[in-house]
This record gives sequence, structure tokens and C-alpha cells, in this order.
Amino acid sequence: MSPPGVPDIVVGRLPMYLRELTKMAEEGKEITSSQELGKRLGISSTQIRKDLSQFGEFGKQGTGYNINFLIIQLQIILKVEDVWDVVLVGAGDLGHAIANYGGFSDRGFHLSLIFDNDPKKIGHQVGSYIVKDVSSLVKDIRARNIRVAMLAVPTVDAQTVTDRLIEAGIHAILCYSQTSIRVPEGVKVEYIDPVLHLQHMTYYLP
Amino acid sequence: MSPPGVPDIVVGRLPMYLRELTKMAEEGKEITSSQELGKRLGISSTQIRKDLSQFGEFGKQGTGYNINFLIIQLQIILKVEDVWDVVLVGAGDLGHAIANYGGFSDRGFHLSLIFDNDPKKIGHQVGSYIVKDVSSLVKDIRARNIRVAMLAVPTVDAQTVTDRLIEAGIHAILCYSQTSIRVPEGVKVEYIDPVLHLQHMTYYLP
DNA sequence: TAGATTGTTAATCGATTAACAATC
DNA sequence: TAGATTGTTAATCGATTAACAATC
Repeated sequence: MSPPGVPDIVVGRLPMYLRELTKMAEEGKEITSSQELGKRLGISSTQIRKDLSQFGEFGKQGTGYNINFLIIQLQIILKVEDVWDVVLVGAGDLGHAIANYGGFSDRGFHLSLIFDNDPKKIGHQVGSYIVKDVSSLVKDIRARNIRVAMLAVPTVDAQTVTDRLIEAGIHAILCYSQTSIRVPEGVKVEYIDPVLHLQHMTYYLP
Repeated sequence: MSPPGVPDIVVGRLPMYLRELTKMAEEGKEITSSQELGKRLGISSTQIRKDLSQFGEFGKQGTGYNINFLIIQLQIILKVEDVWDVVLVGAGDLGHAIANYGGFSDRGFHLSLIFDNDPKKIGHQVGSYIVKDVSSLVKDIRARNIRVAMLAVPTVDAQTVTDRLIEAGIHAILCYSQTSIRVPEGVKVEYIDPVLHLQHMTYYLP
């Protein structure tokens, strides 16, 4: 289900396709074309067909794509047809925002545990979760066999916590801390830094 | 200061260079080379030299780059040598997290105003700000001549608020709402959607 | 059938890298 | 000077697009 030769840049577009198709389905549409989808995403129809063809033949000539079918196929390709348990480290403001974010569950993720190292936060409720002591992080993650983590701790703690996450068996980290973290081969990391986006845009402002 | 022909992909890397160089400066380093910087960023030294050469000659053969000088040059290129006032719309959990985020001011941005449409929030404090009524958004933004906005409102309100921001003269929007927004030519938009990153990573998980 | 759209090949375009003269 | 590193050119690599046969 994961052809090894697929360019990463193609894989990175699939979640966008999935999101837009889901929106179409919510609008009540049943069929779409590469042209229509491309227009909505600001991408060429050829690119969409080429990307999808890396994984199989999902459309019908003359007709286009069945939206619900394509959604399911993309979910399988991206491995989000089931739900991943996710752990969050950091129960500060950003942690609160993540914990209360309602948009995970229907897109393949379920926030399962929240950790912090602050005694004032441990044992208290954040969203519908009780914040756990980071000292039991390795044990708890292993016990539940969790593979995906979100990191929302102060910059200075980012690497230390990362090392613990790796020890616990985490294989994918979404890092909100504004520093790059070192991980072993085979562990995926993606970063979210709003300032990088802002600076990218100000370049173009007069 | 903005050569028109510079590829957007190059512009997008400059903020990363700037962030890493700032980190080096904080570590007390004064000189670096394209090789060292590339190693820290996981990018080839050639690419860094090529990218920088689009804007001028900032290094010295045999020596490398003066870190503080290069930081200043990049700040000028990205137009963050001064500070941009930024407006935030949405005082929910994510809005709180953004309002309390300390990382803007030394990187070219200053959160200036926060708006919401919820009477329970208007007039109350979020971080060090008083939440204002979104009904005065256009007037307030115009009065301060603000160009940059962050959007952290529910999906259903995203387009309506966007239209107001455009009306108020906003030219760059960082959109946290998980939907694409329509803007006129010349207005820049960037998106932050954590689920897109998570789904990109799960593709590679076993 | 006629019209539409896919999947795919070949051509184009653009980005990255290798190599090196210039020079600090 | 000798060693190091830049800025840049030319070569390579990869991604996007144009075009079209296949076919629903």
C-alpha cells in the first residue's frame, strides 16, 4: 500500500486532497473531476491525476472520481482509515489549545494522553484530560503502544523530552517548539513555526 | 531590496536561515560557513550559497559569513528589520495560545489587537490584551494601518472575517482555520493545519 | 454515439548539485 | 603563501505540464 518510490512531495499533497474531498462530501457532492478538485486547490488537474496514479487507478474515464471512494482510498494510503492514539507533551497555553481542538478525531487521530512536568498542572484537568506527570511518560506510552506525539514544551526542554519519546517508542513527532530536534533514523519529525510563515509573507509586502 | 525573479521556494528558506543564524549568535558564534549552516539545517552548502547569491554577496572567500551581518541582511530582505503590528481574530483556546506566545517580538512581529464576536469575551483580558468587538475591526485596523493578520476563528466564520480583513487593508493572513479562504490578487495567505502534518507522517509509519 | 475525462508518455520547465576560478 | 570558502557556471536531477490514446 506504500510504493517505495513515491516522491515525498507527492505524499505531502495527499492530505490536502483528502481534506478538500471531505469538504466536497460534506457539501453533498458525490462525483468530482481532477479539473474541479484542482481548481479548488489551486493545482493543475494533470498534477492531481499524476499524483493519484502513483497509487492506483481510482477514476473512470469520462466520469471522474467517486468522492467517497477516493476519500477511502486516500485514507488507506495515508494510513488514517483507523485512528492513531496521540500523546501531547506540554500543558501550557498551546497544549490547552491542542487539547481542546475538535478537529482531530474525524481525521485519523485521537488525543490519548497529556503530560507536563509542572506540579501545578499535574493532576489537573485540561479539556477532558487529566495532566499526567512526565516522569511516567515512557511507561505510559509503552503500555498503550502509542507511536505519534505532539510536542508543545518550552524550547529548552524540547530535546530532553524528545529523547524520552524516542525511548518510549514514538515514531512521529509534530514539533511546535521553535527549535529543530535530533531523532534517530526512521523517526519522522515535522515542525510548526508560525513566525516562519509570517516572515515568508512579509517579504512580499510593500 | 526584492529582486522580482527570486523563486518563492528560495524566499521560503530564508526564514529558516535567519532562525538558525540567530540561534548561532545566541550561542556566541560570530562566523559561520555555508557548510556549517547547511549541516545544522540538513541542507547542502551549495544551496545556501546559491540562495543567498540571489540577493547579494554577503560572505568572504576563505572565511565565510559574519553571523550578525548576515542576520541583519536577511532581516532587511524579509522586511523584518522593523516590527510589524499584527492583529489576531479569535480569542478561543488557540487565540489564547497565540496571545501568550512570547516568540513574536524579537522576530519582527508585535501582536497589537485581538478581536472576537463573543460578548462573553469582548472586554475581557487575554494575555495582556483586552478583547475588542469584531464589529469595530475595520475601523481599528485602518486607524493603525495594520497589514498582517492571524486568523483563529471557527471554520464557518473564516471567510466572513477574511472579507472584513481585506476591507480593512490587511495584505497578509496566517490562517489557522482548517479551510482555504478566498482573497484578492496581491494578498498573501499561508495556512497552518496540524492534521496535514500528522497525515503526512503516518504515511511512513509501519 | 458523442462528449468527457482518465492514466500515461514525452517534452518542458525549474531546482539542485557538482565543479571550479576567484580571492580572502 | 597555503588553505579555505565564496559566488557562479554548467551539468544533473526531478517535478510539472502538455498532449493524447484509451475508454467510460
